[in-house]
Amino acid sequence: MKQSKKGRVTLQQVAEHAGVSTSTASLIVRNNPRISDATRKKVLQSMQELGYVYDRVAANLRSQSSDTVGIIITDISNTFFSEFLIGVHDALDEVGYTVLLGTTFDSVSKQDHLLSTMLEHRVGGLILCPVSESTEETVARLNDIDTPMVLAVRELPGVKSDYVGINYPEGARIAVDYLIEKGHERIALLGGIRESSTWVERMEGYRDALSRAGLEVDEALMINSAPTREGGLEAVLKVLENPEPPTAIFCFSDLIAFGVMQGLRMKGFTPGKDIDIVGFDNVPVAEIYHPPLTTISSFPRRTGKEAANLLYQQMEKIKREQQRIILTPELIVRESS
Amino acid sequence: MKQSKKGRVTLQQVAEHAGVSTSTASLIVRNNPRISDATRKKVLQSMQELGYVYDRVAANLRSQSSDTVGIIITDISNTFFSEFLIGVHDALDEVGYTVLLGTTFDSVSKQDHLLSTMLEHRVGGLILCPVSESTEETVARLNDIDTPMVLAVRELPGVKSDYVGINYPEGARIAVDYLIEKGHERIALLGGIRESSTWVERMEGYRDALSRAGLEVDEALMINSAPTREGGLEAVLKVLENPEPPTAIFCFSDLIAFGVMQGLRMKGFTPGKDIDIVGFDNVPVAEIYHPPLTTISSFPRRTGKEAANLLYQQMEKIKREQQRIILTPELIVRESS
DNA sequence: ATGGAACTATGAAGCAATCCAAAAAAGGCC
DNA sequence: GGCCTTTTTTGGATTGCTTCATAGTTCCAT
Repeated sequence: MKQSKKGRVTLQQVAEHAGVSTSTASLIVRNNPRISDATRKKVLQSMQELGYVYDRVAANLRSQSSDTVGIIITDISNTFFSEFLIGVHDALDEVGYTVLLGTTFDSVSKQDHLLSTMLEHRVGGLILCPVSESTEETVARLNDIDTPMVLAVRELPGVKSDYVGINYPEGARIAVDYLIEKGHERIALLGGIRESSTWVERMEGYRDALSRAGLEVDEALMINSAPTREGGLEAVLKVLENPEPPTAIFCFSDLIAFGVMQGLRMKGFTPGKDIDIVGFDNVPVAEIYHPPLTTISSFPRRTGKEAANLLYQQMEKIKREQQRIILTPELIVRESS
Repeated sequence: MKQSKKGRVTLQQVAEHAGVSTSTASLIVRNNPRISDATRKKVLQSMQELGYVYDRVAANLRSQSSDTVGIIITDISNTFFSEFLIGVHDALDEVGYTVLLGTTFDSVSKQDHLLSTMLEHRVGGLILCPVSESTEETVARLNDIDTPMVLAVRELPGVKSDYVGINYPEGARIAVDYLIEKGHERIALLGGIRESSTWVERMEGYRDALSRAGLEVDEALMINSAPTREGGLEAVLKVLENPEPPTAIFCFSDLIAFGVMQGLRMKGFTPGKDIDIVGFDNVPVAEIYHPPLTTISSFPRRTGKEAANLLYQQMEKIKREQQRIILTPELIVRESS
């Protein structure tokens, strides 16, 4: 698990070669202005000749600092997270930090392990997208960490830390409002697992939009399913058996929407013409699907950027209250509605 | 760009608290068996009480070793690379390495910068997916690096290093062979930029398959375009103007294939019924598209895993010749053909 | 010349661990 | 108990760089 390295050129060697002290050489690598141009040039020349490579590990040790930040996400293959990662990565890159990556695959033990590893690596800060099932121990542990940290995407009640998240209920409300404005009165909510908080939040927004418009919530139009394309297919077939079928469908996710559209076609309906469809997530395919999917975007990149900014403020000791940033999703209208 | 840390508990403090020497404590954190159970227990107890966190940075400095590996890719939002990353990550996680991530967005200067940063961080090894446009300087530099390294996905002529790549010509050949076997004689090759090596490689396989089957290559059936959905749309509209249109289409990429299918529908054809379509890449959407797309998969996860394995062998000083692993893509038949 | 700023440069200590060789403790046997 | 072997434990040096207080140079104005 370890890998040893052969002779690296050290700052001492450079200094010796250039005929100055190590301290001087050190000041030069760090671009300290109080070194004369003459010696600076001389030393830089020596570095070039010897092929010197700065050793951040040693530097960080001595200066008790760190220029890496850890970022722990649950799944890179999920488009949301890979986009989120890009957002974080970009923002931190810009200010000179390097990213240590970890993926939990939604396992508590892996998350625990990654937290340990990153702290052992002396990361200067930590961005954590917590796994869904979190214990009291986790909460306690996170509160114990005195490394700057921001929680993202999923909030952990009880954890005192900055947080960047998305207002899912509001997203659902926007989607349903849009369908109501288009004149629909029977709007289904399809897909998703009833027990998951993600579903509950969308459902809240859905109910809210309907009741504000004076429409009744028909439980028969809310059908749960696995959060997959197949799930969407099943759900739509079920809802179409209703004697009074919906005229528009708000789907739990884009994936569900794809299944729903497949089901509609099987039953001879044309999505976007006979029945309006709205998805949720704005996965990249939504745009290129047939038909292009109207959906709700939660701006994963922007979320990542905000998380990085909050972390940066903490790391640079910018004094402020604990912060919560809740981003509001936006509706993206395409041909499926 | 730096972040200083408050008092961390050190091994000295632990040792003092437990009434042993630092050396002993050090042996214990490293699970050295020649420590009596009594003292081990005592010291572990002290660590617990003081909340000791192992400092890998200091340890790596002293032992001249590293337990991080750097991985540089061109784009995380590209599904191929995010899957590739998962493959690498998983394999390295298993053997206890931590991943330092960098993204070049296909920029040479960013790649240069990332290489420097990672070497300065004393990574134990490096997996590099080089940017497309690479200079002689890059080649020279890579040959100078004496950190274990493996190149992946894109080969750099002149660089002496292990390599894991994909046999794209063979993938194209397999796709076209399949269409020929289905009885097609007029097979188009649509999409992609003529100048890119990725296109040329697919074209080689395409030509090869046709000529081996005794079929003539009709230049009018090879239409280039931007590697986007729009590009695919344009290309297919153009090829359909042909007095003798193709009966099957091999697309440069899945993205192109989506555009091609859209174009076919516009002209009243049903993809998979009237005209067979084969894509390339097997992006996750290919499976859930309408209709599901027959395509060529190049197993990004597996590629990542292989890269990680090669790197691991180098890092653990497993003596062997320089290695090249070329994976052969596979055909995945779905309803679009 | 000369005294005092204002620049530059440096020596030695220190960061938190590991390494190595050598000392101390424990066991075994006569 | 004494002697030898084996098992545990330990100083002190070391890793490559930064820190900090101090020393050495310039450079002007006196």
